[in-house]
Amino acid sequence: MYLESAIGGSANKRVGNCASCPTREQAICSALSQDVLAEFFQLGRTCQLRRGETLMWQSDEAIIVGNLREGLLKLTASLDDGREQILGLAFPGDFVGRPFGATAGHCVTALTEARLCVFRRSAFDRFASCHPELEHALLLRALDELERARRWMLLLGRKSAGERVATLLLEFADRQGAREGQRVALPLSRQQMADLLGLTIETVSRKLTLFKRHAIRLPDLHGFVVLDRAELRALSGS
Amino acid sequence: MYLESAIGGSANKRVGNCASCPTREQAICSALSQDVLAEFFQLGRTCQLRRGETLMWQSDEAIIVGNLREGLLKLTASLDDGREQILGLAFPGDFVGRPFGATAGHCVTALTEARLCVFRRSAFDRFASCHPELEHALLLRALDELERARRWMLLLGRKSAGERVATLLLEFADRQGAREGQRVALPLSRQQMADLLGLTIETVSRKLTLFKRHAIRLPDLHGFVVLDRAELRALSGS
DNA sequence: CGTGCGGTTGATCCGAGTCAAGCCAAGTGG
DNA sequence: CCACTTGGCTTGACTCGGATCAACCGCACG
Repeated sequence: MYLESAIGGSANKRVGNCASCPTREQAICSALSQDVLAEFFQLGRTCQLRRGETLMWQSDEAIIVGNLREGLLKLTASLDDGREQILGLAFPGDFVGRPFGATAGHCVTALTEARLCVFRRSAFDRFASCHPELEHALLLRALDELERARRWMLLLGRKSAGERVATLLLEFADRQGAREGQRVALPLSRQQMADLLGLTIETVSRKLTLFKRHAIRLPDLHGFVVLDRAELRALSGS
Repeated sequence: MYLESAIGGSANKRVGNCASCPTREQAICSALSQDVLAEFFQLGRTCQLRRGETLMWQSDEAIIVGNLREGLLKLTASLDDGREQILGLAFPGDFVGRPFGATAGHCVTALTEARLCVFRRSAFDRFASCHPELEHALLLRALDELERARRWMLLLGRKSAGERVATLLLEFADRQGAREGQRVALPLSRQQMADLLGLTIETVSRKLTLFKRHAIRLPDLHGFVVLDRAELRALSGS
């Protein structure tokens, strides 16, 4: 099974420190003292994923937990007949997996080359249980994720196709702190956008070309420019 | 503003102990020692809500946190034009509000008479921060809620109306551990079911009458009987 | 030079929303 | 006691947004 190879496989250099942690991981790092931090990362091994590789499956026992260091992951759930919904994205610094639980209930798959630091769940749980600073940091993240997921529920349950697409564009623009006129990277295929928004690829495409009139420009696939933020905000249904 | 009256109002008996805690609250209670528990509940005041009363609003500062002791609450988010989505329900023992955060991002409203124990957020945060057992318990709950929310995202994003309704019925049947033939209480109006499922009231009604053929019986509003669990499961799209 | 893949566009279909009427049970007031 | 209202629910007719099916475009790559 893949998970084991992920832990025991060839990419098993130990992670020494945290000097290169990007954005959100900083929170974890700064919450822990240097020694504890070193001890923590001693528990894990780095693991490389190629674009499209899956770290864990929906119905797997949750035997590993990971901290993403580079790349982009998607968390997905699917119905038997193949319909798929993206539940969230993981950016560098995010944790994936299900600490203190039997199953994760979702797949984790790499959207780009990715490097992460994986932990056996048993070891992770034990370590976390006796390091309250770490648990505190995990709690903050979990609460954040929960809020994000709930905001998305409003989108999936009540927004129209156009509003969904506009919301997604705004979210990426905001996350990258882009001003009007600047190009925003959109590291998702149309299919992935559709899976995130609960739509089909055709609908996403149509709405994008519709918005091309005023609100945005599409210089290339995988990038866009906000021309009229106010309009885009209006289109997003707040 | 209502929140203040909720804290300082007339229903301000202190909660002495936890002997009567139902189900899930037990987890919190058993995680804390007797003294700590007593100290914890000293921080809060009981607060009564009538059916339909709102404890906090979507855009409120998150100044209180509460632990539900009796009744049923809904967490909701709305769009400007009134479209509403129920993000989750809170049962006795559940926490509501947003510890360690600026805003909750959702409303909390009573669906029935409800009694809860509310805390000023600042006090709650401070107390939690120096009681790791409590934070651990909160973490477990947050992770649970997150998983529940994500499972619901699959429903909202990808399931058909019939599948949604069937899923909801099964969820209630399971939660109440009801066997085939037993009546299951459904403490939601059709409108609330619709808000939970991202549908309209008419569609919910139609699907229910459709299922009345084989899978279920509807002895009254606010209750149903599962006649054919296998069929209902099939209808739910797994 | 074909071949495949991701994306766009068009035509058509269908599921769920909308609008409107009607039903039933629980008040309410004369 | 009965006439009337009210609110939650159901049902029907119709509409429309987004899914589906299919053709096509452009580009990378063998």
